[in-house]
Amino acid sequence: MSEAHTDAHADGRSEHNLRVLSGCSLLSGLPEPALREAAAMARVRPFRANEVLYARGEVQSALSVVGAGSVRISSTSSDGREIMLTLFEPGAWFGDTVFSPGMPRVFGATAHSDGELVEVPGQGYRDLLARYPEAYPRTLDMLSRRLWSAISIIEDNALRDMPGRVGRRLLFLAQMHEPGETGEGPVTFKLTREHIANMMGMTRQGVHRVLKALEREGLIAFSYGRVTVPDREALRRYLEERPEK
Amino acid sequence: MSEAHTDAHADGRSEHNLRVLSGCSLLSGLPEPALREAAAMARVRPFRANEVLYARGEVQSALSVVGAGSVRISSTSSDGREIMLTLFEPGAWFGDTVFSPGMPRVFGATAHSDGELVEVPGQGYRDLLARYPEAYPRTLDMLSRRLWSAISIIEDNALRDMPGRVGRRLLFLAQMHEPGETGEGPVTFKLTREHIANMMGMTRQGVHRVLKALEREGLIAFSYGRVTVPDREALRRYLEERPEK
DNA sequence: GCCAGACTGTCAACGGTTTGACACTTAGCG
DNA sequence: CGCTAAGTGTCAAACCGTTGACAGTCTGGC
Repeated sequence: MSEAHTDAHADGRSEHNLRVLSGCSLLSGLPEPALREAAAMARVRPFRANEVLYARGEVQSALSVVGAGSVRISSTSSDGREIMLTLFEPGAWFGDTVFSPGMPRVFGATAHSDGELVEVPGQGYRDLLARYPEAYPRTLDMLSRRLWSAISIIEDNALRDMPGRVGRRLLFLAQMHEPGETGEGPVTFKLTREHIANMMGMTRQGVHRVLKALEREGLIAFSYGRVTVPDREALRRYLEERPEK
Repeated sequence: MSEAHTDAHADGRSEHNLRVLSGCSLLSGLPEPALREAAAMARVRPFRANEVLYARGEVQSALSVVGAGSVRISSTSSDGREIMLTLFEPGAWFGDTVFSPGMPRVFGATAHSDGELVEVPGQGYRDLLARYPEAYPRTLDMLSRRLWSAISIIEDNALRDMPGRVGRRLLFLAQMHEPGETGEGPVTFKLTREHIANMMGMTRQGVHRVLKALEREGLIAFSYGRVTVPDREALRRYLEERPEK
């Protein structure tokens, strides 16, 4: 049923791609027919947890949309430490270089769980945009918002202490997790202390102490390999009130 | 000669705008006639050092290009501390919200010296792009590169110690300073220890110690209100060799 | 249902950064 | 030309996060 390598199933595959692609905020500015074209040229790439999807330095470009599972975007330092930048869930898009053709990939992508990518070839995507220029404004908007997010993390690093930074980053991930939702309801991340440590530039032990402190305030809960934000709004309010470093 | 408020001088003013705008990497993708249109609708806004150009929260949008002088982009924390994000020199562009119309400004802009801005109205700029869609790819490329820069700063924060972060940030500013150049020759920034401290989330005293250490290695020089990188390549090489935290 | 490996909690010692305080230097303005 | 405000160098004490080490816990796969 899911093994679609024969032409007979091409339509079903394309239908599946279309579903995934239209759930992606970057592409939802494209009109129906353009989305269909994108779906037709897209390829599904299933992955297993911890599989390396892209390595820094590759030159070939593609726009990747997470169809299922989650993906870590990371960068490996010269001494081998993997530093995690963010975690992408279904509907998120990545592929730094689709907009800067020829540039080698700056970040790596690793499967955080089993799942699949739907990938639109870079050149194909760029051609599509050129033929449907009405999609450009939304594309610029999305890129611009992502830039704003990144800068806001830099800001946090500069003016918040560790609990503040960790809290804000969790909040940020929660926001990406369900961008459409109003922000109600608990969110759980499958992140180990070490993942968080690598994301924040801290140590496993440091993260433990910080999480413990936030737990004491009733703002988060955590267990083996998991961190939960029960009430995003409460966490947001708490962090608002302690911006000092 | 420079007082151009009469219609007789409108051409000269437009000519001046054109010169500034065509020196801006974001706009250089636009064809000649489009640039002329942009120049015609642009307004010159002279500023004095420390004047507030834009405050966080304003909704009106414009694309600002630095024509002369320099501009600090910053964000003020709720307890009043101004945290500096970056420093823009002539040719640089900013105005977070041109690509996300209706969104209030996320960052503030303050004059770092005397100078002037050339400002293209947001709606006018967006209309122009729509009429010259061939400029979109370069626009996306520029935004994408700026996003990459921001992420690379986040990366530095996570895996470098204070000397590493400060060095890298200076290098980054130097790169923006003369993006066209090969990177040869010394660069001097008019930044106080306190500016740098606010940029890095450190204290004035901490910055002093770090600068002193870098100076001992012969990588930078500094005096009253100034920091100089005599040899960017040497600094880059040095930082490459000590990525550890 | 069990076991290996991944993940975790905790501790003391260490080190780098901030805090707070004070005297000194510089640039720029009248 | 001098005065003032802004910027600077320096120090000790307190603080906070890291380092390094070890024992305990959880989980997924056979």
